[in-house]
Amino acid sequence: MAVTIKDVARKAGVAPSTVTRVIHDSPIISQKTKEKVREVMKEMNYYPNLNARSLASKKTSVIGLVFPDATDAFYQNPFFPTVMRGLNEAGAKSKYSLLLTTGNDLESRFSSVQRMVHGRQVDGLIFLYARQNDPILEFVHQQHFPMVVIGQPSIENIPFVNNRNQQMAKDATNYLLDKGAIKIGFIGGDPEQQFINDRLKGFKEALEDKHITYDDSWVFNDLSFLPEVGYDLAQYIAREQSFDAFVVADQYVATGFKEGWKSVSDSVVPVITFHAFQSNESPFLRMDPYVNINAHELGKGALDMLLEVIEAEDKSEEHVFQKYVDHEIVEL
Amino acid sequence: MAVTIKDVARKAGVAPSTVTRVIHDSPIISQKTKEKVREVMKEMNYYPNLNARSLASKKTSVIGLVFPDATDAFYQNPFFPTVMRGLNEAGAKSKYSLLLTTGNDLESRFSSVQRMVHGRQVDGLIFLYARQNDPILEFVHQQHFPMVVIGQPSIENIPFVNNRNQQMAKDATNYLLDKGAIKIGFIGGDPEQQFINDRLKGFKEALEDKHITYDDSWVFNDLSFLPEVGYDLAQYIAREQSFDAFVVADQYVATGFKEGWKSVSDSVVPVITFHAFQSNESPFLRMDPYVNINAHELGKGALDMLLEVIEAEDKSEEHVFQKYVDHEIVEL
DNA sequence: CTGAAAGCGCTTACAG
DNA sequence: CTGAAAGCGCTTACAG
Repeated sequence: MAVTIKDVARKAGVAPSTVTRVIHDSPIISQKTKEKVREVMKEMNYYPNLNARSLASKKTSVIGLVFPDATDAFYQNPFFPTVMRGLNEAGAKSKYSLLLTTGNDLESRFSSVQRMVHGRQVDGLIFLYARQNDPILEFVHQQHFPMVVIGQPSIENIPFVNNRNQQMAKDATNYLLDKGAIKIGFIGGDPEQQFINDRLKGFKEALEDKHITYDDSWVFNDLSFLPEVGYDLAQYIAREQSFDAFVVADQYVATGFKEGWKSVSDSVVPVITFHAFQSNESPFLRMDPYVNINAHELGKGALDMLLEVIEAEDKSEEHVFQKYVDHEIVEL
Repeated sequence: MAVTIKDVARKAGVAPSTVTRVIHDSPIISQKTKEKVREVMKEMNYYPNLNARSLASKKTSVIGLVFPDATDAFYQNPFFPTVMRGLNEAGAKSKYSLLLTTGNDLESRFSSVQRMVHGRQVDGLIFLYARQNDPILEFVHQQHFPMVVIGQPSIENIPFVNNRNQQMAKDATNYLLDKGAIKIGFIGGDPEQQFINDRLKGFKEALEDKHITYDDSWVFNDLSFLPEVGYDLAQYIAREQSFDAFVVADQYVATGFKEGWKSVSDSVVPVITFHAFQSNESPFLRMDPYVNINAHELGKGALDMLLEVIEAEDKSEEHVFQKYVDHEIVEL
């Protein structure tokens, strides 16, 4: 049915192996042969069968993306689409396709990843999250399968791309301190997520550097990443306590937090949070300064790094792969 | 290196073809043989090579997802993650993987789709958007490649899953009319997108049914799907004109619209919009009623339909595939 | 610079 | 109910 490499070879009067070499632009083929073969390929509307190629070459040009257990909470978070865009862009540039893990619970996600790895469906994997005791991460690592984690992996020597979360939160807290705030609240999230702990550390460090005495009542942690959680929490805090300002560890929570605050208080409370992207397109978020985490770079950097990991593996080279993406405080 | 079907066959004392049949749970194999072979597979930690399977069977168990030209505008819109979740869920259930088109401009998206189709990388495609004069859609259609569009395709006889956009907007407008509103504004979007036109039609129909005379100044169309556009527009309208209420055709625009309105006016203006999901998790959106478009069902329905399309093609059956997903007005 | 041959790891008629 | 053989469409040493 479809035109194969043999058909092209016959019509061009060369061997199939020559056609392959032309497709891959091998330097050992003469210019003349290349032109002839290319002409025939165009004429016959030839396209290589990628399954055959993958089988023979043991390379797929596909990267698998591992998502967290996800309800809408993850997908709705602006972090997700922005990282995706970075991955997408880098993938297009390097001619790699992206395959998604399916399933929302651990079990189906795990079997989805196993299919990819054992079935040789992908050349490597990118984890879009980092959490403690992740059986999927452990499995892939133990298989010595190429991977990169976006975030801080809980196992050593796993390649990763991350922000400097501790420094970032420290900078954010110092920003508020410099503005004169003293009693600053920290609105955290799921402490299973490493970045929450890192940001909390940076928050505390900033206070300690300034010799400000704080206690646990300044920290609101162990909550899920949902706007309504921020909303309810803000209402509670606004009614019961007094703070000068807040560091909110998650952007999605912050949207709810600000709304909740407004709903019960006339005073505007300074909030600083961490944004997945330069949000000049969201004017109603413009009111507060924020830390730009450059999520787009996280995605792009992860894919580019994975390609290096794969290449290094082919050459059996040992490397340490890790990269930190810069952040910046944006005032509007 | 990896265990193959031959290794299993040898150890189990059967032919490779028998192993294949056991893997696919063929009814013609004896229970005894099945048990024996399965035992050996487990023992040897055997997993099928999916590339080899795809090459031999001409089936990939992979579905390709075609995204629109995308900046953050699409990805940030809540419609996107909610549809994804529906696709993801249906994919997990039917053991299909999802492959993404990469690239943000037409050219790279097109070549990405061509790779999928010609390279036999996927069994079918799902378009996550519907727009006029889409060269990618035309290409896939002309190749007679299985596909489903989420939205209203501009070409006839292409399978699709959609909302009843016209009826939906009519219901929304009637809702406002029933509340006593008379002068109602319509905030649209990109008229290249079919659903915007359909919603505009429904809006007009509702007014006409009630014999309300309106003119073009009630309709704000031809704008991009961004909150800041809604924001600026709301500020402009709130200052210059008087409306009783608004139908906002896009949820993402609506978030900006409401904020913009608040920023210059003390009066709360009734707004009804169309939500991708039951947004009980977003309390600050709770203030207004909305139409739930069931985007999760759109995704799930599209994938399920595509599987039927593929099956029908295998049997060379002719079918009309189209499905409308229900909507409902939600008051909080 | 080019070709013939073997092989990648499955599946699918066909035969018994 | 099971097996032997051919084939899916590429790539990769090897030989010349």
